[in-house]
Amino acid sequence: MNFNTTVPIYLQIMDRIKKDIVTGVLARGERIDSVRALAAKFEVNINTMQRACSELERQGIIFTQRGIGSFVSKDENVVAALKEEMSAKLIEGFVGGMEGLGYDKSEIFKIIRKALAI
Amino acid sequence: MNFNTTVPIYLQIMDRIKKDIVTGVLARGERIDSVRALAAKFEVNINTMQRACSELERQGIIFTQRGIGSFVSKDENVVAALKEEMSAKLIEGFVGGMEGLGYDKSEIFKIIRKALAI
DNA sequence: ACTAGTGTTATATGTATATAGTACACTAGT
DNA sequence: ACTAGTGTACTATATACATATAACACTAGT
Repeated sequence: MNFNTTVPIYLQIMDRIKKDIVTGVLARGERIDSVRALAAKFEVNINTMQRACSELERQGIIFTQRGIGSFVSKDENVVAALKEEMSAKLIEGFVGGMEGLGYDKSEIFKIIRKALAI
Repeated sequence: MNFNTTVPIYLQIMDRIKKDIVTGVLARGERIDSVRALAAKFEVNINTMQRACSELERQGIIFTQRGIGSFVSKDENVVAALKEEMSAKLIEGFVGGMEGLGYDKSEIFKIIRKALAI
């Protein structure tokens, strides 16, 4: 995985795992790879991976059982809320950013329509 | 100015100044506030502000004259390219992010239309 | 009991960022 | 010449992040 140098790696990994949960790559209640395996997969130190996991647990997105492993939350509301929250953040960042550049809503609409080729 | 804790302050200040240039708040060739004044305005250390400025100069967006001050580039192509680059980055981040959440182009279109209330 | 595989914690090191404080180099106005 | 206001550079300190390395705590299977 390619990491952006300006944002902490553990946050980028969290984002990636959240996406996998939202898109169903990781199903509700499913066991995720061990911290050590994930650290190897993302080519990252165990401590960094551990930080990403404990932060995901703190946010209620995964839960862990010592000696056993970590699992995606079984709560479907958590997954739905996660998707909603992440898309809302993307929309706000995009619209707010474009407005900050001086585009009004109708211009933004035209630009995004062109970009999507619809 | 409120700073995001996850991204370096000097980058956020650079972004703010770029936006001011793109939107014409800072005109081509116009003199910008001194490093010390900007540091006070953004409530940031002089060294941090200096870093933002020297980086902006490195990118050709402003130029400085020792003992006199810093000025927005006079090149209109620079400003136009800056706007293009910044909006392209926003679009790519938004569309890429939404696709990463599992939305296809037509869904993204519907969502953004609703968000823009058009 | 033992072992392998889990999560978890701790110490030490290096780098990037932000700060405080000081000093230097240059320019314009007096 | 002097002074005030520019940009610029340096040292030192503190914090966050990422790494290497080691150890501890718990669980399941043998």
